[in-house]
Amino acid sequence: MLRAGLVRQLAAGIFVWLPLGQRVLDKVNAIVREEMNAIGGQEITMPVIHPAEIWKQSGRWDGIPEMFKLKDRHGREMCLGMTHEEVIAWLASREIRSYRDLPQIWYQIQTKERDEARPRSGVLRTREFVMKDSYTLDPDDAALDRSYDAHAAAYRRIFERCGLRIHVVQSDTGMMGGHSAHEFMAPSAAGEDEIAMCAACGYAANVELARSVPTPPALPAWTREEVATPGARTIAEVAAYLNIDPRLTIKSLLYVAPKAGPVLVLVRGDHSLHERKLLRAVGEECRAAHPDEVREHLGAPVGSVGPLGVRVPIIADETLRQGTYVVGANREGFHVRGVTPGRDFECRFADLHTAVAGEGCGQCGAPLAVERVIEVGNIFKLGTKFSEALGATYLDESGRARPVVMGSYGIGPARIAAAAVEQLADQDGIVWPWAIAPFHVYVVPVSVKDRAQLGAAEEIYAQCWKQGLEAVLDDRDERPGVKFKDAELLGIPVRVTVGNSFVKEGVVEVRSRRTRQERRVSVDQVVAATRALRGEESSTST
RNA sequence: CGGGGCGUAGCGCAGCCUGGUAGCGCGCACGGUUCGGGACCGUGAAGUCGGAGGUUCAAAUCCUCUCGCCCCGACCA
Repeated sequence: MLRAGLVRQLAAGIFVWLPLGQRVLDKVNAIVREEMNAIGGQEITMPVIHPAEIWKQSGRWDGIPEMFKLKDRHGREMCLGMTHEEVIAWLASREIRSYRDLPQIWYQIQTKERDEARPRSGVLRTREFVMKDSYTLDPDDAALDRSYDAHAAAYRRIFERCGLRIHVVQSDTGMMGGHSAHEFMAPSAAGEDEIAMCAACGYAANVELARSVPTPPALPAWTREEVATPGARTIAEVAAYLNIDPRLTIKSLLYVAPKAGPVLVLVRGDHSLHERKLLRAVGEECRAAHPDEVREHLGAPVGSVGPLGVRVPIIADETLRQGTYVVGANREGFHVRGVTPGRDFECRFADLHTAVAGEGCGQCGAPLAVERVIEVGNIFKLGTKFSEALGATYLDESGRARPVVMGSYGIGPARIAAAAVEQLADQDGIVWPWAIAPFHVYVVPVSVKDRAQLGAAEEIYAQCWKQGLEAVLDDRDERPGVKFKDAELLGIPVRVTVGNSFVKEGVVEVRSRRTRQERRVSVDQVVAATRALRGEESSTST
C-alpha cells in the first residue's frame, strides 16, 4: 500500500490517505452506506470530542488505557471518542419518548481515536481510524434480535460486494458487556486474530472463545513419586529429560489478580493459556506474576513450580480433569510424576487453553481448523447497560418506562481495503476487486510522443468517463515497462494499451489485471470490452 | 508495560567496533543516445549524521540523558 501510493505514515499508527487510497475508502463507504440505508439505517455525525460526564455515567471513564483524555481551557475534562455508545444513549435519552419511536438504526462513518498500546501491521491497527459504527434502539430483546440479524445480513452483503472472503464467528463480548457478539473475519496471514472452525457442524469462534477437546495421550500407569530433573526448566526440557510425551506434563503459571490476589493456573504442557479465557474464569484481568512473586508465593523458582501443597487457589484447564501428569515439585531441580488433579490437590476447572488446529470441536468432536484472520467487522448485543446509565427510556404500550435495548455494530473501511489487498494481491502488486478499485481502467499510451497513440488514449479515457467507467491516463513520458509495472502495482482491474498494434492495425489491448487475459479491440469497443471482462470476473470471483 | 532493534541526502542503506576530508544505490535537474515489460552515458544539485549535554586538540563514531520509529510479547470497548 505504501509502494502503490495509497497511504503514508505520519507517526506510529497515524496515517495520511493519499488520493488513490482515498478513492478506495470512498468506494467502500458508498457500499456501506447503501447497505445500511437498505436496512433502514439513518446516517448521522457524532462529535469526536466528548465531555467526560457521559463516560463517567456509563462507568467507562476510568480503566480504559486506550482513551485519549484532555482538558479544555476551562479545565473541563474531555476525551476523544473511541466508540460512541455513550453519545448514542445520550441522544436516545432525549429523542426517544415512546415505543412508537422505536426501532431505530442510527449510524455514522466517523473517526475514532484510540491510544493503542502497540499500533502495528500498517493500516490494520492504528490509533486514529475511520469506522462505520451503527447503533440500534429497540423496545425489547426480540426486537434487538431482529435488528442484530438485519445487521449481520447487511454485513455479509457489504463484504461480499467488496470482494472479501469472510467467516462469521462467535466472539467475546469483552468489556462491552451484553449477551452476544459476532465478528466478521477475513482470512489472511497478515491478520492479528485467529479463529477456530468446524467443517462438520459449522461451529466457528474466535480462539479467545473457542472450546476444543484435545486428544488425550496414552496414559501410563504411574505411581506418585518425586523425580530429579536437573537443569530442566521448560516443558520441552522436562519432557525430553524424562523421555515422555509433553502432553503428560502440566504447565503451572502463577498469575496475579488485582482483587483476588495470586492464582495458580494449570494447562497441559503442550497447551498455551489464553489470557482472555483466564479473565472470564477469574472475573478480573490478571497479569503474569514476576519471578520474585513466584518465589514468594510458591517457594520455588519459575520452572520448578507446581500445584502440590501450595496455599494459593488453583484453576486448571478442563483438559486436566482426566489423566495423570508430571508437575513441578516446588523444589528446584525436581518434578513429581503421577499427579492427578482433583485427587492430589484441590482445584476448580475452567476452559483456559487456546484451541489448536486438529483438536476436537467443542460441539461435535470433529477436528477443528484454525485460521489467521483480519477482523473487518463486529456486532454486539448490548442490552440496556448504556441506556440505563444515560437514562434512555421509553414509555411502553401500558405507559411504563422501560430502558431502550441497544445493539452496537462496527465496520473498519481501512481494514476492508487492507484485507482486499492481502487476499487478492499477487507477485506484481495489488489486484483490486472491481467494486472498490480506485479506478476501473488504466490507459497506457506506449509512446506519448506519438500523436496518434496519445490521441487515441485520450479518446479512450474520455469515452470511459462518459460511459461510467473511471479511468486514469498514464501520459508520463516513461518507457512502457515502467508504466506496465506501475499499472500492475496499482492493481487497476483493466489496462488498456495503445501502442504499435494501434498504429499498424488500429487495435488496442484490453487486459485483465487479475487473469492477465487480453483482447484486442478497436478504440470504440474498449468500454464494451471492459464491461464484458467485468461481467466475467464478477461471476467467477469468490 | 516487558524484551530487542534502528535513527546518516527525498527514499533505501554503508561508514561507528578501532575518533581525524561524509559515501553508495535509487530518485531528482541538465545534455545526449535509447523507446512494447522497471534503458544507457556524461554532468550536477542535495546531508543540522534525530535532539541535548559531556569526554577530547578533534565526535556520525566514545559516554550520559532524551525524542522518534520498527519488531516480538502483553493489551486491544
